[in-house]
Amino acid sequence: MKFSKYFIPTLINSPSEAEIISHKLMLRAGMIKQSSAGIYSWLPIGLKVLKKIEQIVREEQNNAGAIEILMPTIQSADIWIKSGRYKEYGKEMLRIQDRSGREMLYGPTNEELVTEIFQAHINSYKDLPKNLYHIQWKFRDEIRPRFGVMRGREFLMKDNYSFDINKENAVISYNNMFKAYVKSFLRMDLTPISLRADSGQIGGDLSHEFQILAKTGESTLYFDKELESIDPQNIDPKKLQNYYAVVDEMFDKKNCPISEEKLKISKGIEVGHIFYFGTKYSKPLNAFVQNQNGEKVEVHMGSYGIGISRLVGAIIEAHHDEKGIIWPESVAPFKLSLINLMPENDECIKICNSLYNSLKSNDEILYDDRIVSIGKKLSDNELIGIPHQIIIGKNTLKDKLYEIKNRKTNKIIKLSLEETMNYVGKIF
RNA sequence: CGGGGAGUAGCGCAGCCUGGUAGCGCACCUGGUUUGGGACCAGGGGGUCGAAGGUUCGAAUCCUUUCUCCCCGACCA
Repeated sequence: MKFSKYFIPTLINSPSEAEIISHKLMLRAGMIKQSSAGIYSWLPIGLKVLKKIEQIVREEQNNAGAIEILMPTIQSADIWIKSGRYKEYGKEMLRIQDRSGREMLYGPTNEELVTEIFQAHINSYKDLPKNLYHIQWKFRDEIRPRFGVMRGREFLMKDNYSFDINKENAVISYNNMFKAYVKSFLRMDLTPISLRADSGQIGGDLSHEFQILAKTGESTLYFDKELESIDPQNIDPKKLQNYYAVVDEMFDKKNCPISEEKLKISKGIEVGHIFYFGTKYSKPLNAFVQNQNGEKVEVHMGSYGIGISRLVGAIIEAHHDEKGIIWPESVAPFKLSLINLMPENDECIKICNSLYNSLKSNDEILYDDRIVSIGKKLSDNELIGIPHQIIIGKNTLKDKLYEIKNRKTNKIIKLSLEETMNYVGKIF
């Protein structure tokens, strides 16, 4: 993609609406535009990152055997009245009426809808277990939206719902998702810490929340150091669940079960939450199956959420420096940027064009061909945070070597054309 | 919802106290000079001063109402 033809409206000053670092950087890097409190438009590179996160989550859901569907954003109030949550949910739920005065709502979550789908089509224990997920926009009319996309009112969430014949099997589904969650976050270069949690409004008796470590996180976590070094090849949910990990309100120095050397204190941001809640929704919404004896039994359910749009902010909180964002490769809007420092020099143009033409087919390269000052160009690229940069300028004209800079380490290496192509091949 | 703050050009801000018809930096446009760290010179365009009402000869400025946004708290992916 040629920068000059694209749309990345970077800013020097961050708008006064932003307070925290990820919000400021997202505005400055031209990723989002606020529409109203807690509601955002996603501009091109913001959208690209959002889609990449979504895709990682999707792949790990599919790997874990979950099946993708898509439920609507607008729901009828009926099923919420049935489940009893229409009253319970309060002002957080955005309630609307259609033209004939029917009560509708913008879905804050989907337990009722998915249960309805399930009960309409699944009747036998032979069809279990089932695990359905979707990635859809939700709306919760938060008392106070804040922190940019980290706590928006409209937000993109992956939520899924497991259905099992009994509690024992439901716990297997639960642990299976637990594992998928850890894997998903590790793929985004995040350090997930799983904590036993309250199940809150969703209800139920088994629940974990997933926080990722970030210096600027909202909550303070106390946990066993070993949680920081999970081997992605070898994730054992039960083992991970046994490590000590609590939020600060729960921490009690006297009764802490692990030694001080093992204990680590760090800030975290919640990005996922999983629940087992048994028959809480299957009962009122008639989600039964017949078991082997021909008896009707209520299915045992779990639900699992990941805040996709929140993760965009959370990843920035975990990966940035004073110059801007440092994207992990797996979610970067582009993996490589080709920076022409002399965009009006024929020879430089020739070198860049030839490199760009041989690489542009994969959509992971941003070619900064803009005619702007060198300082502006370099600082914009740092702000946007693309992990690898090839910098072409007068040095290249002199020695025919290509400078490759790593955004994270700031290290620059000089390579021949052949070595450069080799290097780039490995990135893609 | 309780407490605090802010709305003046695309962004960041000054002007308001003490009323006289709007200014600065960046960005933008034109021309020129520059070219390895957010360039320089010259010229230029852009504002219902959040909205409504009131006071006044005259309101960005004073008064009233209202809308929006931000921060702290309870809530949450």
